[in-house]
Amino acid sequence: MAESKAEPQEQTQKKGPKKGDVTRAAILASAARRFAEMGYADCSLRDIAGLTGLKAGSVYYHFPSKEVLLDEVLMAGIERLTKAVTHQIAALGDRASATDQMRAMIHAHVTCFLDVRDDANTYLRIYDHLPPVMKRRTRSNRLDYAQLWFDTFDRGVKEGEFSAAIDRITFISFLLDSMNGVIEWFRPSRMTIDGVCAMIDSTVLQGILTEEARAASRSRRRDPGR
Amino acid sequence: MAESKAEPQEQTQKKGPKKGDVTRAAILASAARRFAEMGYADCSLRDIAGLTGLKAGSVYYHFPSKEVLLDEVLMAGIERLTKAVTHQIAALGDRASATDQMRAMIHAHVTCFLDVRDDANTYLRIYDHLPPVMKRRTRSNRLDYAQLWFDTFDRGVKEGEFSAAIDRITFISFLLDSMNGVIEWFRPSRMTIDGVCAMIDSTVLQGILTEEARAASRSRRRDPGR
DNA sequence: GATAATTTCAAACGGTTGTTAGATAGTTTT
DNA sequence: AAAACTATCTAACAACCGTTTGAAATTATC
Repeated sequence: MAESKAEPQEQTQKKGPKKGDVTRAAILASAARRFAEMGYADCSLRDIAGLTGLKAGSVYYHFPSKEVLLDEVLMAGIERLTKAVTHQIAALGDRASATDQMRAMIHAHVTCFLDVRDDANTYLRIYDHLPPVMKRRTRSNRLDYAQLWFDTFDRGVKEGEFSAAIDRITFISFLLDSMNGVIEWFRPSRMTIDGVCAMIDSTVLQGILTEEARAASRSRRRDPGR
Repeated sequence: MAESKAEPQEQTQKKGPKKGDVTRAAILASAARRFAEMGYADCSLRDIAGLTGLKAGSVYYHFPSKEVLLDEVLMAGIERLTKAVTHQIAALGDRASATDQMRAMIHAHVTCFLDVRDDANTYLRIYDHLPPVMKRRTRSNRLDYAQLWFDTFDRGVKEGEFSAAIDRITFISFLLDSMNGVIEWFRPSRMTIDGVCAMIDSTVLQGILTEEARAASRSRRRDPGR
């Protein structure tokens, strides 16, 4: 209504419908926000539609059901997360130690989460509270993401940086869930994103280091620049 | 129906109604279970009543609303948790180090949580996903509980066991939320409660130790028995 | 500017929700 | 056995839910 549907702009290709997709995206954004704010069950399609400037029925022109709406939001969230973390891994390069790599991954995960939490990161905020049926469709993406963490952890153990005494499944489950939980208690007025990352680094990460790795980390701190 | 309403038994005192309270407690138990399993919004009063062997309307003889039902369940959960942890603190005595105390608290919290999770520990499982209005009534109990953790943490810092570089609010928020999250990913088939506690100990707790405390902990491990 | 396609709306549907009211059964007290 | 109280049931209420339908409005195409 008060929306400016501006420039005709570039059209991707072919004959596909071009301009209703803006609305589609807007609905998705509204849904993501409401899902994150109140949970899947607690928000109505009328509310999501209203937030987009539409009436409830109109949503069904773009999406066949509320459940599909959730699916797309979930997918977008996990994909964004995966992309952020893999990008961070790639940026570090192969030379990086497992410790540095995991530190970077933690930073990427938490930042990606808190940075845009009004937006599309509903994924893990509500994931655990969904009926099992709805989890199934994103399950493989979720496992793929977890695999990134297992890989780094395993490498750290193999290279003697991480303690082999720690059960990998327990630890990674704990770490991932803990980071997802940040969104519940993070208060911008009382802390910074970097502060939270630093805290997780210096607790969880320090905790899994072997004595040797810790000593090395200590001396490196004393003598920076490799 | 198939219920055995046995012995008249002892009656507490005075004239108060004596036997309908059994039903009341049963409803509470059913509610706690369903709330934990499916969340507050996703389970109906008809379902809770049915699980108790009643029809929906009958619940209103014992409770004025679904919201009050939630309140009582929440209260029971946080009280049980508080009791478990304070009991553990008292059992250790004043002589215990802050590190040992916090280790015991972690153990108490996680155990209390996982031990009876079919039962009354809905509290933190669903707490964060409730509309703010419903959180308000248990807020003070929640803060009281958190205070226990702040106290131990502060003492650890003062006595030089915990690193002063760690922000107390960030850390305690993280720790509590992480422990609550355990209930989401804990799989009895793949891990034990003690295993989870040990993992949290050896990661998070080790992570906040000062170098000196860590060295002391190391030598004690080498030479147990004080 | 007429035609066709795309997008939105208003209205309703059947189902479920929390809740209420009144009748009914069960138990205790007299 | 009558009366009073406790506890449950049946049946309905209004509100809201996700969803469907068919007609309008908008936009693009010719």
